[in-house]
Parts: sequence; structure tokens; C-alpha cells
Amino acid sequence: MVMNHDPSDFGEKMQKCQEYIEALEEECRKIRVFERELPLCLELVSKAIQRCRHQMPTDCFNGQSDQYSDQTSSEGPVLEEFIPMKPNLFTNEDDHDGQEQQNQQKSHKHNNICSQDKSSSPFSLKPDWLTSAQLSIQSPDPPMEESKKLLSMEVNRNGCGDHYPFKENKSSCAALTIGVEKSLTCAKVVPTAAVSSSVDTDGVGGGGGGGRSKGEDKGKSNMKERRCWSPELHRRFLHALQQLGGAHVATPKQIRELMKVDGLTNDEIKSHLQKYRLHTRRLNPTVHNNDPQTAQLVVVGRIWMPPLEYTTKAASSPPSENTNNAKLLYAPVASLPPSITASLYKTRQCKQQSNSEEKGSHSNSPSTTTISPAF
DNA sequence: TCGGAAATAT
DNA sequence: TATATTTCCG
Repeated sequence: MVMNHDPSDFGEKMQKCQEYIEALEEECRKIRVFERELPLCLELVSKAIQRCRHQMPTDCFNGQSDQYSDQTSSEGPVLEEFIPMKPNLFTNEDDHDGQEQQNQQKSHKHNNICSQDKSSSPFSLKPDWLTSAQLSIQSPDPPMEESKKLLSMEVNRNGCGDHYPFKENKSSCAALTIGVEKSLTCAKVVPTAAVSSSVDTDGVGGGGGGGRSKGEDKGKSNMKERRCWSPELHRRFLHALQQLGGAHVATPKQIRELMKVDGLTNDEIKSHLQKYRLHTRRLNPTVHNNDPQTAQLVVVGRIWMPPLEYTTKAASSPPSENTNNAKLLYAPVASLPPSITASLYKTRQCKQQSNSEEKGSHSNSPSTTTISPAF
């Protein structure tokens, strides 16, 4: 809708405009809960809000419709119905309300159309994801398309969450192969002693090399490259656990078969499983609830959700596998019980930006759920 | 093949 | 120091 108005109904238009914005904001809040399912919708509304805001003081009230007329054609008819279109800045507080946005604002001039297009296009969200090394952790799990992008990103970078270019090491051939596996892992091909210091700069939790190296020399040369369990990989892991009936029932071999990740070894899974069990045990020393069917919350990124659900979502498993499908819960942390969120932010996450595998563990009721330190 | 635990890097 | 991961042992 081109708002080239008569000054006489200025106030009325202004009020309508404001109402639109408020309505859109309300919509946006609702959509955010289902950000994963409705990423484009969310973006659409977000853009609508920011553009509407941006236009209010100028076009809406000054009648400068030509300022955005060119943009409307490219934005599509829906927004055009009610929002003046115009390249805008990174003022969308609903997208990634964080410092990254602010930083971007600082670094981009107001009329930086190219940048705006890049960040706002539904199909070019990658810069947004890339704006933070923590995106794969802090953000809710990306929708499928974004998830793919994220995964492909991970192929190109060498490490969990860091932006270092992928550094193919001579020994990288061992376990890390291609495709899915590389995507799922952080592809951190680090012959530990040699390269890790230059690559693993963001503190993906521990470094750590092999176990007891009987011969010290062994560690350097034959050291297995570290497997960094990316969130996606961990989702698969959890999904496998779900299918197998829980962490204390599943065996590494079974998990590996279910995960279907090339290059992933039983040892790696076993190690991860061991860690998972330890955390579970630590969190609930009295309640031995390893049954995923009763496990209530899992932290993925910064989202808590029933483990069944998020693993299901991640792996697109058949619904029949799960009994909890009715419990769809894609909720940002903000919507979680305060006790949970409070605990959540006490966790080590704050210090480990790219520690991307977190999960809470389980208890029989959310109220008794304890929050694990980043797992 | 598995679970547990030591070893090691960060 | 805590954690993640690898490696060894039984």
C-alpha cells in the first residue's frame, strides 16, 4: 500500500500505521515460538515491522512514496499490501536480538542496501548465522534450510563455531570422510599436538588428546583426530538413544548404526555415550531416569525441549518412533520456567561460546529437572 | 563389543 | 581447574 496521503488524515494514518506495527509485533512474538517451523514467516513479519517503522516518519507522513516504490516490487505483494518497502537497516530487534546486530549496525551505514539484502533475504540468512560464532549454540535450532546452510558452513570451517578456514590435515583422512559426516561434525581434523593450538582457539571445551600414551611418541604421530560433536551430530546421537530406549540400554554399536554417520566410530560414540551417562548420573544421582520417554527437557542451543521432540525434528524420524510427538515444544529460553532458565545461564555456556552440545537431563517432572552444565 | 577409567590437551 | 576426547584395560 503506497501511503501517499493527504495531510488531512495524517493523524488517522499515523495511528493506523502504529496499530499495524503493534499488531505485527504481536504476531512476531507468536511466530517466534515456532521459529523453526516458520522461519520465513518470522522474517517476513520482522521485516514488515522494521520497514513499517522506518517508513512511518518519512513516507507515511511525508508522502514520499517513490522512495520505496522500487522495493515493493521485489518484496512481493503481501507486504506491499500494508507496508512500504524500502531497504532497511539492521534494526530488526526480533531477529537476533543481540550484540551482533548492534555490531552490524555499527559497521554498516544506513543506506547499505547490499548488506541489508544479504541479511534480510530469506535465502541468505547465512550472514546472520555467521555473525556469531555461537550461532549454532545460542540460536534455536535452525530450520531445515538454515540447518543445511549451517552444516555446509561447518564443512568449510575447521572447528566448532570458529571461523577458521578448513584446514585439511594430512591425517585427516582417517575418520572424517565427506558429506554427512563432515557436516555433522565440526570437522575438526586436528592431530592434536600439531595443529590444535592454531585451530581450536575458541575453546571447544576441552582439548585433549589420547588416553594414556604408553609411548609418548605415539601421541604425536598416531593421535586420532578429535571428533567434535556438533549439535547436529549430537541430535542424531540422542535420536538414536531415543530409538534404542535410553542411554543405559543403547550400545555404541547400535547407536552408530542408527546415526548412520560415516566415519563415526564406535569408540567415539562410546566416549560420547560415556560422557552422556556421566552427566546424566551427575545431574540426577538419585533419580535414575535414563528413559528418554520420561526425560523432559533437553537443551539444544538455548532451547529446551523434550528430547524426543528435538531429536525427532532434527532427524525427521518417523512419528511412530515417538510417543511424545504431541508435546511439540519449540520454545525459546525466555518461555521456559524461570527456574530452568536461571539455572541454564549459570552453566558453563557463558564461558564457552562454542560449546554446542548441551543437554539437560531428566527427571520425572520439569519442576525437578536439573540443568546440566554444558554437556 | 562394551563399560569404565586413565591420560591428555585446552 | 574443568571439560572433552582419546586410549587403554578387563
